[in-house]
Amino acid sequence: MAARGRPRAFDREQALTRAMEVFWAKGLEGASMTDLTEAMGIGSPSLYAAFGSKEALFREAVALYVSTDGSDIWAALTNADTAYGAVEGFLMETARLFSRPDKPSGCLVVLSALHATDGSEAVRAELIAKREENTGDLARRIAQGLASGEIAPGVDTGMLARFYVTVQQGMSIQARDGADRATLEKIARSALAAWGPLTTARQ
Amino acid sequence: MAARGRPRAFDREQALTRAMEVFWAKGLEGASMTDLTEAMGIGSPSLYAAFGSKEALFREAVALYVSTDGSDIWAALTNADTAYGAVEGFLMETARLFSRPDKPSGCLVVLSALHATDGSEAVRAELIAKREENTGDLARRIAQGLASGEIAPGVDTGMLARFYVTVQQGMSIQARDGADRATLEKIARSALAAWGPLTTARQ
DNA sequence: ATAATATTGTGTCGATCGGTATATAATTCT
DNA sequence: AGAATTATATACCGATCGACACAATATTAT
Repeated sequence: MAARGRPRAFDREQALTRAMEVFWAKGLEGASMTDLTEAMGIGSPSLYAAFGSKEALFREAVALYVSTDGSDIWAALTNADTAYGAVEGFLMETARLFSRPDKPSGCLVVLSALHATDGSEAVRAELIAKREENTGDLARRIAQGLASGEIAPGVDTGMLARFYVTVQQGMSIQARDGADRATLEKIARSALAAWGPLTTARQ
Repeated sequence: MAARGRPRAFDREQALTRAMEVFWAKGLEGASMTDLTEAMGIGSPSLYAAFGSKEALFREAVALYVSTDGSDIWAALTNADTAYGAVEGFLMETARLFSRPDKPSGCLVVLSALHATDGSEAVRAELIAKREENTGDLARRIAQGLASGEIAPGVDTGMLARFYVTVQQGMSIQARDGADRATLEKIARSALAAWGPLTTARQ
């Protein structure tokens, strides 16, 4: 059963991808409707008919980012054999993805709605929740390392996860400032140097 | 010789401080003229007469921040006896200043102009340069530790500085997300745990 | 064919953006 | 006292903001 009425003249998924890149590069408030419609190649009525509003479009853009680029970063948590390997893979994948020349640098979830302004409070809260969710995922993976004996008893796995997430968030800033992949990888290696001291004895 | 003409009815320094706090909390583009004039308690003609433009006001706000709050953070570099002490003081002061309940959380220099948009490109470049300048200051202090024998030969002091600056920039995000002083201090301690491995052997 | 449904392009809405013109008020210089 | 100078308050500028009305167009259902 095909859709009734005049068919959509643009590819919704492709237009959403373009919108995601605009939000990624300019942020939620920095991306104007003109920026979006020009990048998506459609008129504003088509945007509103297909996505509802600028804020709803942003939510879909975030969901797309999380399920694609974001997914690559956090996939390392399930692919590695050890907790250390999970953190290492997570940071190395971050270094790679934050410095691709064909995409905006840094992380959309971290950079696109940092400030508390008038109408964007709900969206900002959702992004904060997403960041906390990621921290929780990393903490659970690290806790497995504590259960398996890889990490010494008494180590605060939640704080350990928060530390590495903090480094990754700093890497978003560094990437925005122009840091290349090699530099980001060196930052990641520096953070990984703390793994031994942080996991062998109670802090 | 007193100033001719009608005297200014507001305290310029005090108004600038209010403007700094608005930019700090909302960012350069997120802070509207209405936000600024209301916080400063003046009309827009007074603002333009005293500061020239919104962008010029922002530059003065950044300069004020750097010479006050920012100065407290980087003073640790000259106050400490060792390179380690300098980094420790720098991060601990960061944890304290990023979490004061009476001020916006995180760092104005890091958070207030992250995205590359239309007219703010010049200001953004200046903030990036300021961040690099800070990284250079830290690198020079760490290099003294290498010269004094505190740090093993062959260690890349520039990368070491960049790593700790990255952690501090991540702490700006964490502070914005609601992390309290104790949490920020634990993050700082985690980063300091890497000092031994990073300074005792060539990386 | 005709009705019903849905998208598109054009034009524009009220609100807000950063920034000023103008007139009045308050001070110093002569 | 009067002229010159500077700041303030009110009102408003054109441009842009996110969002939408409307009519024309293109499709499916009957």
